[in-house]
This record gives sequence, C-alpha cells and structure tokens, in this order.
Amino acid sequence: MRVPGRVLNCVEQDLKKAGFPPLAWYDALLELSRAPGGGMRPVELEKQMLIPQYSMSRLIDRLVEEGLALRRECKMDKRGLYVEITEAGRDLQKRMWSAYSSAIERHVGSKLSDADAARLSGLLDRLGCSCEQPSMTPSRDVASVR
Amino acid sequence: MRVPGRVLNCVEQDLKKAGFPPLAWYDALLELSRAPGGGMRPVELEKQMLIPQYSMSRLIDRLVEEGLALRRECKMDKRGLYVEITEAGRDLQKRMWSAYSSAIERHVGSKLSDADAARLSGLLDRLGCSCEQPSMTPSRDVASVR
DNA sequence: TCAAGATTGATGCAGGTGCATATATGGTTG
DNA sequence: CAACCATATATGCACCTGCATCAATCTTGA
Repeated sequence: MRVPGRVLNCVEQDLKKAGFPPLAWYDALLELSRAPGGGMRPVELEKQMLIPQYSMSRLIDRLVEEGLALRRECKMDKRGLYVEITEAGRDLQKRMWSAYSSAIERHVGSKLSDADAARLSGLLDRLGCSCEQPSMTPSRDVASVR
Repeated sequence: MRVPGRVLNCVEQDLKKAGFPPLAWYDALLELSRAPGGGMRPVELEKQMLIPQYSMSRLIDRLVEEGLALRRECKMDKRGLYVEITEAGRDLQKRMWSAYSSAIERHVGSKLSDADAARLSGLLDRLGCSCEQPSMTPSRDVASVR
C-alpha cells in the first residue's frame, strides 16, 4: 500500500531538486494550457484533478502570486471566475515536463516493461472507481428524491 | 499514479469515522506489539515503517500522551531509549484491526480477486525497490568507501 | 586517551492541509 | 417575486510535516 506513495514522493523530490514547484502546479498548468482559450473555472479544475475545493482555491492563489495564471471575472456566473494561464505559466509547464518525464522514467519506466505498466494501470483503475473526494459540499441527506 | 493514495485515504477516512486515530498509529502499535518484550528502539521502528526520524519522534510523543506506549531509558545506549507498548496500546491495536480490515475489504478486497491482488502486489514490489527515504542523516559523501 | 566525527533523539519554524464556515450569487417553488 | 436551498469561492484555525539544527552520547583512529 505504501509503495506508490513513495514512488510519487521520489518524483516530487526530483522535481524539487531541479528547482521546480510541486507536481500539483504542473497538473493544474497542464489542464489550463489545454483548455480552449487557456482558461477554465476552478470547479472544472477541481473535478479534473480530484482535489478538494479549498485546496484548489489556494493552489490558484499561489499560481497567481507567481504570475503563472490570473483570475478573470466570469460574466456568465458572477459567483465564479475564470482562471487563465499566462505565457510564463505555459513556459514553466513545458520546462517542468522535461524534468517530470525523466523522473517518471527513472522511478517507473526503468523498472517496468510497457506490458507490465499497462497491467499495473489496469489493476489500479479497478481500484479507483467509487473512491470519491468528499466534494466539500455537505450535500444534504440524499434520502429524499424530491 | 494518484489512485493508490486515494484508496489509502479512503481507508484512513473510514478509520477516522469509526473514531480511531490515523493508520500510522496502528502500524507503530502493531510493530511494537510484535517486538519481544513489547519494546523497541525508535530507530528500529523508523526502519520498519520507513518514515523519517522526526516523524517517528513525534508519533511516539502522541502515543505516549495517549497512554498507548511509554518511553523507557535504554541502558545499553544512553543516547537512545526504548519505546514500550502498554496494555491500552495492545488493546487499541486489536480494536483498530477490525475497522482496518473491513475498510481494506471494502476499498480493496471487494474490487480485486485474490489473483489480481497478488499480481498487483508483485508489480508494486518491483517499483518499490531503491525508493529510499532521505533517512534524515546528512549521510556524508558516500563516495569514499574508507 | 582524546579529539573528530557519527548516531540518536528532540524541537523551533515555515509552510501545507483539512475542517468548518463565511460571503456572494444563482435557481426554484409556491 | 420572496423565501429557501444550492453552488462557487475564500479564509480562520488547528494540526501535521519537512527542514534545519541542537544536545547528548557513542565510536574510532592516531
């Protein structure tokens, strides 16, 4: 049970040693860079990355502080906002990928054949279903269907 | 990569909902309960659990605070100490096991056949090797073999 | 034997995370 | 359209973690 966490941790360490921010930053920047127009709603990002709402809020804080993304108002829904990746953000994402990919190769790729990696991935997929994040909404009593 | 962490997290949540402390407490109590005389050195525990030294130091703090273990002086090596599990500790470990095992069944066992679980375990084992914890000791230049 | 270095364990501090809750806006229903 | 509930995001607080470092005690080599 502890192995995957440690492997992921090793990858994070490699990134840190290379002077890069945590993997969560990469994930967010990657999602944003793929979004049409380079922007999306925090809620979307949360769902993609499967992290809790407050965690996303703070991640965005940090990205914005570092000039990697910016918050724009959302005209469709005034409760929300759009997060938009900046050029600096796109650039960092690309530079991180080189360190990230070599870390993956070092800690995973070099230890598993492609076939084994596929088997592992398949087995883990079966574990993953129905393992939801608390979603942070009290989500009242689901008993009554209205 | 994120699936195993989330599964482990689900198990932790189940334990918490049942009013139990974190899994790390269980692991430590289990190791201690198996030690001859119910006691061992923190350094040993660290190696077993693969957690950093300061983390173990604080885990012991908490176990002792809760009366689950106690620190005894180590006559062989006055730098160190012995951690000894108490009756309350043994009792908690046993009670946690029932919640723990059913959580494992719910989040893992029910999703994988025994054969698949064995396959998964085998694949993960291959990833695990050489993925060491920083061991917290500056561990000078390993270059010179003396 | 003694100084230099290694090992054991603890801890102050900065930063991250979860929980609960706040604020603002949207949606629905009677 | 008013009262209510839902959704989107932010934040105060307590706790946990990692890092760096400390003090005390071994160990070793000259």
